Amino acid sequence: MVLTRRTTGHRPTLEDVARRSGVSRSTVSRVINAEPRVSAEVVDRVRQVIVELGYVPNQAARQLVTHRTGAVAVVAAQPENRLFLDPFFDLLLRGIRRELAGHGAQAVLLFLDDPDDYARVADYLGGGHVDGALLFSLRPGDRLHEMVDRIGLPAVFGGRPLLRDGDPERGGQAYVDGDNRGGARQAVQHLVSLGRSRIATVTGPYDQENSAADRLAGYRDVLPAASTDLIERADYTLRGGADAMAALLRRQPGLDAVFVASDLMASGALQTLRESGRRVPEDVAVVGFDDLAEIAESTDPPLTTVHQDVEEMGRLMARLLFDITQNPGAPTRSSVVVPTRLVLRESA
Amino acid sequence: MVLTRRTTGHRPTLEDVARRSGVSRSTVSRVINAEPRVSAEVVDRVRQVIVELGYVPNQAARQLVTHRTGAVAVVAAQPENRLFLDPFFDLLLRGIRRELAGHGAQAVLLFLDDPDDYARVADYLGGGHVDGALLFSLRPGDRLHEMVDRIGLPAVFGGRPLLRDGDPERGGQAYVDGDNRGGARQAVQHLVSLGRSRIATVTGPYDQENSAADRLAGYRDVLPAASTDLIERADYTLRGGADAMAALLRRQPGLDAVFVASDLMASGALQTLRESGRRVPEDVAVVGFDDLAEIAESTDPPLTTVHQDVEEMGRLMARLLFDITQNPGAPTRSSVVVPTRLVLRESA
DNA sequence: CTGAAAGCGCTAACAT
DNA sequence: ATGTTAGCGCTTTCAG
Repeated sequence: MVLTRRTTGHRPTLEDVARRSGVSRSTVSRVINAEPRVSAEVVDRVRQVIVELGYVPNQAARQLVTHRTGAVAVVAAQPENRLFLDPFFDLLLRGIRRELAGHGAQAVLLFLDDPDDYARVADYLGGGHVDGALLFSLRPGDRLHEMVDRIGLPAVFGGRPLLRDGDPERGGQAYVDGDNRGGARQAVQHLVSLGRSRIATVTGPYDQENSAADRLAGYRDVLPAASTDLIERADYTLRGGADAMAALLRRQPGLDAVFVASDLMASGALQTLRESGRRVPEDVAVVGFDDLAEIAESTDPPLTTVHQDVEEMGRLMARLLFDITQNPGAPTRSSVVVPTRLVLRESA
Repeated sequence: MVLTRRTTGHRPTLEDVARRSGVSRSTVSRVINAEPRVSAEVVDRVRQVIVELGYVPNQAARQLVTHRTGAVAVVAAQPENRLFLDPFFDLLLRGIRRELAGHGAQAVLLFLDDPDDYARVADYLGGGHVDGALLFSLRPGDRLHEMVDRIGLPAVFGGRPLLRDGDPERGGQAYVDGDNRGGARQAVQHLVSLGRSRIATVTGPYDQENSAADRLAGYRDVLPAASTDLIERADYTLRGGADAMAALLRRQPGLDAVFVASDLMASGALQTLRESGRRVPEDVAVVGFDDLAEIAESTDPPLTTVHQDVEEMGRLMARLLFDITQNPGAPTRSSVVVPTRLVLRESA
């Protein structure tokens, strides 16, 4: 067996390239970094030697002096094993990767799973492996916030951080979020405009997630006098949506519309409504939230829902991060809220 | 607004810690690296100063001399946007992360999406950001193989690389794979032992993926004389499985068993069988492959299928990588094949 | 058990 | 347009 280990001996350095091309290290460095004032002739010669030697710049050495890495961390606190199977996250990530790639930066994903992971990730983030971080913390008061704060790494959060009593105000922390409250308002207003009068809502875990809290707030904006009988909390799962719908029906058999705070839950709610013999939208109009194609287009009937441009949110996070790293002094334009729009299908 | 920028001024260095503790840089370095011969007293003092100053070692500087980063890349060529939603990959990744974490290494994920990504990822991998890489290339003859070969980075592949005509033999490339062929054999033998005589198979895209080719080979091992009428190729999707089953039924209405090369496809096949009025397993016995809990446990009837310990495969990949990095000279124990076992439920 | 000195591979003024 | 000179922040002999 032929061993074609390239690792043999020592990897060529700038010095080697310089010697072999008959120029100085600085010149080679200039060629590598595509600096303008180098004669075309020299550029060619050096380039050729680089190929001959299979030279690859040592990033550690470069980082040490430039303080730049060309990499951006995307950190996801991943409770249980969810999230990774989440189409929302998939889309968001695509947006992030695309925008980052446009800037020539490499996205590197880190997951926070076990409690022990926090220390290692903190070391990684603090160790200068990346120029900044895009963070998703799903738990309120997650250590993640405190962590990047302490490390002093430029960072942008996905989703407005949910503060709990006693948490310090995170003055400077930038985030990108969808317009959950405005979107919920659109949804409920649409139901009102349809002439519905007994409009219920299935909410997400509003004590745990801002998105859920904001969507409920949007409902209340439009229906400040709604009875608590019309509000049922669930957990953003299919099953939860189905059960919540059943509970609402029990309490308020006469309801004629429901705003369900996620498509997945709406899909469950639709099932319950069908089983209860109600027609959608004739008897009960249903509006969801998220507009995940996989779900909203294939429910029966197809779901009217609030659309968020998730890929764009990803891009924005990346863009915001670059803004921050590029002028570190400037007053942090910290929050970006991405508008939503109602997509009409057949459920309302 | 109070700006609590930690980034102010310069980050403390080893030098700063040394001065403030009244010892030399070397000593501080020893404390940080937990080297034995340092007096307990000094250790305490230095540790305290480290905390006071909020000192974090600069990894670039460290890497420059040690040639180690403590990070391992997990690279996934992600055709379309699949894979990210794949429970198989999710499990594999968990195994990888756990094993890596056990060695104190940080897993960083990189995705290959656009064609442009290859160059950037190659730079990243070659730039010394990581100590090694675990790679998943889903396309035959993917550039990924050639890439790591050239870079000379320790690497382990997930899944046996599929060589195409003209591809060079990848002598030294390590990989971890499930025992696709053996698993398929178990599945088909089980059907035979049930007394079934007209056993068909729905295969994966065997010209594109080794797993599919191997599973078909396993079927042929047991039934070398099977008519090609009993073999129908599909694409590992639900729809594909359903359609393939329909085609088989058309050609061989009397078949009494089918080995379907993935659970997802089997789920589709089950649907087709039901629609055709056949009972499972009475009329047609069905065996799947993968044993993905989400699918296999919730089909009707629950699926008898070939189980792979996917998380373990992930761990093995990581372990194999450490073997390689730890003695770079040794003859590469390059392949590990993880055994499978048949899980009996109700479909066969 | 601790310190002094050298150097990892690169970039960035500063000269020329 | 190119070369010279200093470091970047750390580890690692080698002395003591």
